Amino acid sequence: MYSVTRSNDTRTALIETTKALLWERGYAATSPRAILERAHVGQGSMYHHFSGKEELAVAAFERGAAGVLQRARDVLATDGTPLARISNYLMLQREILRGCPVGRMAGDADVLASAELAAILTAAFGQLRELIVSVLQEAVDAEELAHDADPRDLADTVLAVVQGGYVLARAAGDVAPFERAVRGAVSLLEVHSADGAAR
Amino acid sequence: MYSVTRSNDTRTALIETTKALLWERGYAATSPRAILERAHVGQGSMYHHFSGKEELAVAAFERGAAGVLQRARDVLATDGTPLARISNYLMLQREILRGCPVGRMAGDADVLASAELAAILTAAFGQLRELIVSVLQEAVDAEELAHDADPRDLADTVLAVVQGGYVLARAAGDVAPFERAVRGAVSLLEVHSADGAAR
DNA sequence: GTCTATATACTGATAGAC
DNA sequence: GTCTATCAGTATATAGAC
Repeated sequence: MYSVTRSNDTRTALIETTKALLWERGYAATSPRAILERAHVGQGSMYHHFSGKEELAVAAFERGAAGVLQRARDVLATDGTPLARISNYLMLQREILRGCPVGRMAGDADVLASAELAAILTAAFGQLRELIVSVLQEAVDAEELAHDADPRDLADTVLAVVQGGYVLARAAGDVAPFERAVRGAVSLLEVHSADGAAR
Repeated sequence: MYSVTRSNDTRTALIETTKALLWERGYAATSPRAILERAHVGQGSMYHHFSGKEELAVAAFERGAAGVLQRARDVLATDGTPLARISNYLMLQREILRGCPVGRMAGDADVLASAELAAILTAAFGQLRELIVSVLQEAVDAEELAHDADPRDLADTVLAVVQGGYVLARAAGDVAPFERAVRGAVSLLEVHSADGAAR
């Protein structure tokens, strides 16, 4: 049983190291060699635990996406009015200049070319969307948003502001564009809110 | 003079081919070999006209960014109310699943590591931002937006919705998320607009 | 289960003939 | 100005010892 324990440690080290490198460099630009060197593991171990780079990346990306989703669930499930929870999600503390561990994968052609990696990516945003749609629907039901507001449209607007904010911040080498984009979105939702009550 | 003419043709072919590959694959994943094969040019020609991959990419990215900016200027300078022009920009016909030729570069670590490529990227979004801030300021002056709306914040919100829309669409393998995000943003600006007049 | 050695193809760049 | 030949280095994967 010692071998099993040791195996799990090596396996976990490979996955965690790959998760970090996927975030830093993306999939195509992350080489098995870079993973092995950072994890202090020999070549053979990786090919013992995984069939190759893709299978390892799948395991790592699954963990990364699960972490992002958990963080979103936590902030969207706290107390406060529905719209306040959306604002909290938008203003969530993020490592902006590092980019989104999930969203960054959408720019990598090799990710979209891998059925498994693309499926994780699609599913992650699908679940994020569902969470946000649900909170926005609550906002409409509570008359925090106008009755004709479309929660499905607005959910993608919210997600896009965050994902686009990352892009603008990295392009500028500065978090300011992200912060402005989010502040602008929150102000639009708040006006919408004030208006919603009036109608 | 024949040699000069021929040189310009080869040079242009290299730049245009690189521009296409940067859009398709990004910078890191575009190899000199791929450029040369698609442009039907030998190895030596590239190193005659350019010092290497980076210098060629700079020339190609400059052209690509100029094209995107020109397109934005065209739609933002048409007639119509300021807010209508912003809506037109948001709803502009785009090759959504291909991604934004400018924005996609922000996800490429090698682009940010190149001083020249990063400068083009930063400048392109800086100029887009100026264009949009200016139209949003017109909207405030014309009382199409509330007097306390911040054109600088909202400009980044608009840019982020577009850039994030690309990310969501590629992640879903479907243009629908882009279209929902834009529709949501337009609806928020319109409500803001209706409200602006009332205040 | 882990390691080192090796294989094959590709990367970005240079050399030098024409 | 353009070409082919070549280089040292890396990417992904396999072989086989321990």
